[in-house]
Amino acid sequence: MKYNHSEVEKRWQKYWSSKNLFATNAQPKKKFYTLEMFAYPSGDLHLGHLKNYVIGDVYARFKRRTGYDVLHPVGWDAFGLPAENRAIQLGVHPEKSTLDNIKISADSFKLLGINCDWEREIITCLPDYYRWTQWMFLLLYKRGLAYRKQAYVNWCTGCQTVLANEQVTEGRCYRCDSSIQKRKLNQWFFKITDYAERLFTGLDKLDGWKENVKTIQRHWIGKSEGCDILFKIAEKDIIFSVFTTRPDTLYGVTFMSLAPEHPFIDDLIQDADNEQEVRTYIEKALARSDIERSEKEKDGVFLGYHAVNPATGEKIPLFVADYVLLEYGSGVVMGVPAHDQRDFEFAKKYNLPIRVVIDPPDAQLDPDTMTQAYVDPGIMVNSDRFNGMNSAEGIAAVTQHLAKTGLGGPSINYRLKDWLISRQRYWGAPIPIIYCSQCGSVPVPEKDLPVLLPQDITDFVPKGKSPLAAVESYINTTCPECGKPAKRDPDTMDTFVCSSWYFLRYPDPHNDRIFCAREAADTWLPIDQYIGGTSEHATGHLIYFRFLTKVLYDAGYISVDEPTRNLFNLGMLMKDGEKMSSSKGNLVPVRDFINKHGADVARLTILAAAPPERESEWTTEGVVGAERFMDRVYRLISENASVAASKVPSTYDHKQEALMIKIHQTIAKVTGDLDTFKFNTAIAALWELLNDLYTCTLHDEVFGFGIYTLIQLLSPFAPHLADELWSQVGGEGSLTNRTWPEYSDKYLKDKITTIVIQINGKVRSHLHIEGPATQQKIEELAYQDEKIKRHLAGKKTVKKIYVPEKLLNIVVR
RNA sequence: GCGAGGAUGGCGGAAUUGGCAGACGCGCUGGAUUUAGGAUCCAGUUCCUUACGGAAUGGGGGUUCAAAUCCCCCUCCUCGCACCA
Repeated sequence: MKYNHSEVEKRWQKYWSSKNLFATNAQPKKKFYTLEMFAYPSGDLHLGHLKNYVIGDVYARFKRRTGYDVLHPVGWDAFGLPAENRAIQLGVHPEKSTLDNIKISADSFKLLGINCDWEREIITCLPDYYRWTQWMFLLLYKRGLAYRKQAYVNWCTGCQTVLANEQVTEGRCYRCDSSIQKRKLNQWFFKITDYAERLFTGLDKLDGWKENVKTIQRHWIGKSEGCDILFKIAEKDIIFSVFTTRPDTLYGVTFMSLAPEHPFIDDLIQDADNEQEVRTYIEKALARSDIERSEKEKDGVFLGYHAVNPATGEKIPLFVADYVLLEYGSGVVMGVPAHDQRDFEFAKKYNLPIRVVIDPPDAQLDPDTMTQAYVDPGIMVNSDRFNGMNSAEGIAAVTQHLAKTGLGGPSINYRLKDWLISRQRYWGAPIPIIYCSQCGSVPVPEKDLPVLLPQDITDFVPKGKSPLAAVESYINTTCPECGKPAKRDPDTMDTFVCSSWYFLRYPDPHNDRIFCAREAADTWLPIDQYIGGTSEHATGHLIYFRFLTKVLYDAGYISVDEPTRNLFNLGMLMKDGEKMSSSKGNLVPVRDFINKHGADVARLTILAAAPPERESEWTTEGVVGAERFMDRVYRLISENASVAASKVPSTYDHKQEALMIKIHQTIAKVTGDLDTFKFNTAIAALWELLNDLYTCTLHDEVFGFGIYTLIQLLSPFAPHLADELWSQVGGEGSLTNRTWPEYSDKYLKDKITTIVIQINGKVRSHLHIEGPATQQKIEELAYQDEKIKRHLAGKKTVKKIYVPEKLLNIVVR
């Protein structure tokens, strides 16, 4: 009898949905909220997209069967550039193409047998969802965490929109790889920097996150402890604050550099002799992309002014230099050529003095012969009263001295920047702000939410301005405060805003009074297990959703200040050595594959290939293995359906003891592996049990119990096959909500213990012992062993190491 | 440059606290069954060696009775950050 996967899988999927088996219990006794990272509706999905959800499905099914009331929802991150670009390509409205795609994508989920509570499905591009995204914006606005400012921002030349810092990698757009330019624009930001410290220290609590993800986040937040120092301009009444981590080098400062974007420059150069030269330099710097700027030789232009070194009273020249970043510290750098490599190069180029103020512990530096900066800590010299201190002491002492004299003091800086959320695109949640010539920026009142995206628009093509700006009926409105004509903000929000709070909607997805009722939030939060790829999200989504959670916690809407303690990282699914993607043409379409081989085969192939956290390769060899496993299980069980027995046999033939033990060991192994996401070794254990059942000739109750157990253990991995076999052996309904099998400790230990006999650490023989044995007894047996005798001939025993029930090592000379 | 992770048979990958390296699968070899098989079942399969035995977890050193596992140095691969003052 051949297993007919399409008939069986369709039948069970229909059964599951007709019985509503994956519905969430709204009053859980023992809640478990498990969630895979938000899905992007790309239409006909390929298996690379779905690895995430297969892993999550296995885990959710296991949790269901081990006594939890599981919340396992699904939804769609439906706004955003890819969806909009596709719509433009097809010449249809993005809402239509997105909703069509969601249908197709959801079908792929269902075809794979993924268990989700579809009642709680959310779609971010629909008004009943983005209304709350806008509400989040207003909440942040009210709390002073959303603000608009004129700033130099990342502009993607391809997408024709601005991007957040997190969306730029190596100076390029994370989506289209176009190079990024700086543009000075008036844009909305979320003040995530207010939370930098809490986002940083909060990582320590996340013990269920892998250390490497936390390290990436720490690095991204970039907490840096140092000192602010005030420098006065000699010729003008202007004071700069400068951040440094090395106040111990203060006496070595011989010049200062300002970022080209620095707002003070305009004032300084007005009517200066070299105004034109400076302006040209700044223009050139702004025109360069970030990478170009970072790769070119360090240069700058003297501004014609001097600063005063607060330590020495010395006048030092002031430059504008494009290696200085406006966004870090105060956009001004004190140049210490002797002890900073960049400053060294700069000083060499412009013949600025190099003053050694830190000597290595065991040597003296000579500024005339130095070929590079000495950047390590050392002993302070040429530093007046601080001479002789080491760097650590010096840093503290100088900082303290500056604080005492009012010239500076301790300071902490973060690399993290505020989150730029405006996008000059149509397909996003509109920013709920109205500009009135009388009242200024006015938030849309909550009662007027959602601000709906206009439907009567035909031209979505980005042109550097939001397409919404051209929609008169949308952009023109009245001021909520004074009632006079006013204009809406034409931009939409970054889709990362939608996905930074979606997990808060699932506990109460249909509520139209609040994003989530307090009671539902308290019932389900936090996420007990979050699952997803992390390399692409470690510095984006995974920081944003922590930020939003903390804001909502502070505002009193939820009781948790971290979204999840447990994050499981996934490795990507590859094919032919590359990431599965349509552009590479190496994908396995879900529908085609399932038609041919079935959902369970697809699942098993993914699961058995490698541990889920590791990158894994999809191969036809893997498919062959999965398929053979399915067929073998099906054949064995359908041919022996009548002997399956659910009870642990109380008496049985002595010959069957080994099988009895194997069955219990398999339950223990698979249960433990499911708990720790080691699905590949769990499947290996099922293979072992299957092989033992095949070679077992006596089809008694133990064998029957083995068959029963195999079906049970199979159910999270291959749920269709398991339910089908369950009904064949006379089981009722689906295994979905049945209690998970238990093992007994007394059957976990093998009857016969193998003891390794080593001589000088090399394995020379084995003893097979039944029952307990003393060291003395083992030694006795070992010395009688022929092989051991041979190796011991003419040698003297020096030492014996015995590890109970494992090994005896005889050291000889 | 800095940070993180990784390297185990022909291949994917297994190996609690250091204690039989190579579970399980793929492939391959042999056998059984079959009109036939790219189906199925059974057995074998790290390498060298006729055997005894020896070698082996990227390379080199060390600790230990014993190292894939711990320590030091090096090579290569993947990922993240990259003028952060």
